[in-house]
Amino acid sequence: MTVRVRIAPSPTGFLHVGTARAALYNWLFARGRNGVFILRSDDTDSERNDPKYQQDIVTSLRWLGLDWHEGIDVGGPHAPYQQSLRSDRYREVAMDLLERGLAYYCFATPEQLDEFRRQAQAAGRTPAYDGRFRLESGVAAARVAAGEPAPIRLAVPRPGATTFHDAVRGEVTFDHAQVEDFVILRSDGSPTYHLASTVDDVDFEVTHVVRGEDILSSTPKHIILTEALGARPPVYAHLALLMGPDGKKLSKRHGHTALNAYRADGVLPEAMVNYLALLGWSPGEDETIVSLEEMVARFRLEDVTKNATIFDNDKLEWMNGVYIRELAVDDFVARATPLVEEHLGRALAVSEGEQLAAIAPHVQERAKRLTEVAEQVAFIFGDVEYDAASWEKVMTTPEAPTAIAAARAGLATLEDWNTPAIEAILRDMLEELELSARKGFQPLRVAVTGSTVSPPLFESIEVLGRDVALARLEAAATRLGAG
RNA sequence: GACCCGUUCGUCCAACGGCCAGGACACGAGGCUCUCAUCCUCGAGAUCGGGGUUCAAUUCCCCGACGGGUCGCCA
Repeated sequence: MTVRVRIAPSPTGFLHVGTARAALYNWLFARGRNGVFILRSDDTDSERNDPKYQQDIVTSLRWLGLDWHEGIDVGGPHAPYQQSLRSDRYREVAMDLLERGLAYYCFATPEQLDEFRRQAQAAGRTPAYDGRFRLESGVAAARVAAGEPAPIRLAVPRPGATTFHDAVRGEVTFDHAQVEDFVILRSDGSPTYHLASTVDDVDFEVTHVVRGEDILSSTPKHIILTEALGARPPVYAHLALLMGPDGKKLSKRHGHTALNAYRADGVLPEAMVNYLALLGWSPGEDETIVSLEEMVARFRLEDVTKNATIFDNDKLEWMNGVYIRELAVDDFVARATPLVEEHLGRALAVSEGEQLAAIAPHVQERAKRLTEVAEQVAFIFGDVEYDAASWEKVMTTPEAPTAIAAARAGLATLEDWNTPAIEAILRDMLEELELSARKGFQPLRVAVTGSTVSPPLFESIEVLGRDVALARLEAAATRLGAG
């Protein structure tokens, strides 16, 4: 049987990294088994849905490099893949369940329900509504006929229990005393998540449901419903949730939760995928940098960790740096250019593009995020901005004025303006002045780049060009003289 | 409170009854070096507690503690 998996986010917010990870695991699982990956939109909450979120889900998933065989934007044999467009189907199922006596109109008042839950809680029981206020079907039918609105609840078999084998957790059992007679159709006729999601999984022939652990306790509901529909339940796999550094559920206060925020921060999709994959799963050996092909080949649900995992930004950054360094230089330039232009607030001229390409290899090995590139090369494309601390640290030394003056004089005589020549003449200068590289070069670095931290000095000087480089040395000399 | 899930270095993963419990990030020290990075070497750092089972438990079982999740006409 063909493996069919799905990811079914609700468009009520930007794609969460946890959802992205679940999507990745589903994708890897399908890929490795020649299966089908489906993107569905569980948009049954008309209050909170927003088209912009649905768009973000699609673009974020594609940015990660994931693709799907069937889904909201690509169609497929079971289209539409959007729950808001399938209301009739859910209503039909609800009515069928009603007719077969497996579900019922509920006329319990909110007060009754509250009171029941309060008492259950007080008595040390789980406050799961057990259907005790259910009306005799004739009575209920009459009230409905009279136009009284009421939700439909599923009649959970009592007593009873549901046991299933979770692919990551093993056998899990829930006594039905813990499972309420849940609402499947709201009194306004709209389906709840439980109904819509289960019906879709059945209709779309989903074989494996890989989702967050937050839905583990709802799984018996879905199994009972599935069986009521006369279908065989899929294999379930519940992924542990992502936590913040403090061990609490990952949320905004820990940093970013939206995948698009990482993208905006200059994180490479390759790095994000690698990091997310290893956050709760391991290919077996002590490998850290793993290719997509390798992941596909090795991924198994049984190897997914059962513990909640903490999202570690430091490790993500480190890994991102590794991937940045692995990029071919022209690819690196292509990816960094938009961010540089954004930082500058303007497009780069052709000659500037060449300058960027020339310095690129040197900033490539210094960047952990693509956004850092813009900061590191800014000195090339605008006026120098002296970093106050840097100036204070190296320009107030006695050797600063001499070094700058000597460098100016030396560089001015240079025939060939290239890194080896620049380095040679500056090192000669060092020898003549009897200065250490540190003492002699740091003032030049600040003069030329504005900071004590920069790409390599000689390359920076070359890329800047003779005129600009000399002008900057002169400007620094003037400023020193004035001070 | 009830139920469910979980518990190996600070963090993420290995070890799925048997070599000094391994790797990565972070951290510390050193080396390379024109700064910062990269890179290299070294170091510190963990099996939650208690009972069992076994010749042998990180690994299997039970109890406890702790952490997480769920208890809606949200998903």
